[in-house]
Amino acid sequence: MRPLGELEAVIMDRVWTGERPVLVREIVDALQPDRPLAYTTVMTVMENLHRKGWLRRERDGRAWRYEAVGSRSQYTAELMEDALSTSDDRSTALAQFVSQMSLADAALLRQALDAASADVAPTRETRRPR
Amino acid sequence: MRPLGELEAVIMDRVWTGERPVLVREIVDALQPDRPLAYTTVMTVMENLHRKGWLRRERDGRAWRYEAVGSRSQYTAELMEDALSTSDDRSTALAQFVSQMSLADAALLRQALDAASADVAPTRETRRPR
DNA sequence: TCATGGCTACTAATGCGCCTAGTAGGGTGT
DNA sequence: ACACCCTACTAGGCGCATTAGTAGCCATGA
Repeated sequence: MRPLGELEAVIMDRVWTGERPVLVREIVDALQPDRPLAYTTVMTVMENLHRKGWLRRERDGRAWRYEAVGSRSQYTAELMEDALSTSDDRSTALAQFVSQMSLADAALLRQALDAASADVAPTRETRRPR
Repeated sequence: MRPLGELEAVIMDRVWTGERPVLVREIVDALQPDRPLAYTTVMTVMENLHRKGWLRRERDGRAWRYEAVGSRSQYTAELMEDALSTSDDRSTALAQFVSQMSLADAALLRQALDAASADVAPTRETRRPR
C-alpha cells in the first residue's frame, strides 16, 4: 500500500475528522486560510483518492459527498504492518520497536494485546460475562 | 524519515546481510544475474545512501568500503514508529495493529514487551539470574 | 427569461525523487 | 607504457503528487 502524499494526508485528515460525508467545498473552506488552494486542486486530489479507493462518494445534488472507506487507525495499522514486513527477522524488529517506544505507548500496546488475546482465546478469567 | 527506494532497499539488504563493509564491486557482482546493473548505477545509489546517512564508508585503496549506519531492525522499527505517528489516537491504532496481526507475531510482540519491561522495571520474578 | 455562480470533467504544467547510466580522468599493476 | 578499475561529475527518463485552468452544464434568483 502506497502511503498518502502530503496533501492527500491533509485532506484525509479532514475527512476522517468530519462527522458526516463532506463536500469538496467544505474541505476547501476548512483549509482556509492555512492553505489556500484552488477548488479544482482539492477536487482533483479527492477524485484521485476516490479512484485509489480511499474515499467513497455519493451524489448530493450536482456535487459529490465524500467519506472515508477505512478508518485512520486502519490506515495507521496497515502502514505499521507494511513497515514490519520490510524486516527479515520480525522478532528482532518487534523487540527494537518495543524497546524504543515510550512507556505510555508500551502500556497501550500491552492493553491492546490483552484485549486481542481475550477475543481470540477466551478463558474463564478473561471472558466477558454474558 | 523517508523510506528507502526500491533499489536502495535491495542494496541496503545486501549491506545488512554482509558480514563486513562491502565494496561497490561486491554489490554489483552479488546482484548478478538477477539484476544486471551498471557499476556506476550501484555506485551512485550507494553514494546517495551515504549522503543521506544510511551508509558510512572508509577508504580501501582507491575504493570505498561501505557499511550500514543502523541495523535493519532499527530501520523497520523507525518505519513502524513513523507509521504510528500518523495517528491521532495511538491507543486505537495500536489496538487495530494488534488485532490484525498473526498469532505468531502477537506472541513475538508479547515476548518483546515482557523483555522490555524486565529491563525497565526489573522485579524478582522477571529479572535474569546473575 | 436570462444572467450568475458553483460544480464537474478534462487537460496539463511543474517539481521532486529515484533509477539508470555515460564520460572523463586518475591511479595501479603488469 | 598499457590496460584496467574506481571515482567524480553529469544527465536523461519515469512515475507520482501537487497545482490549477478552461469549458460546459445546471440551478437559482432577479
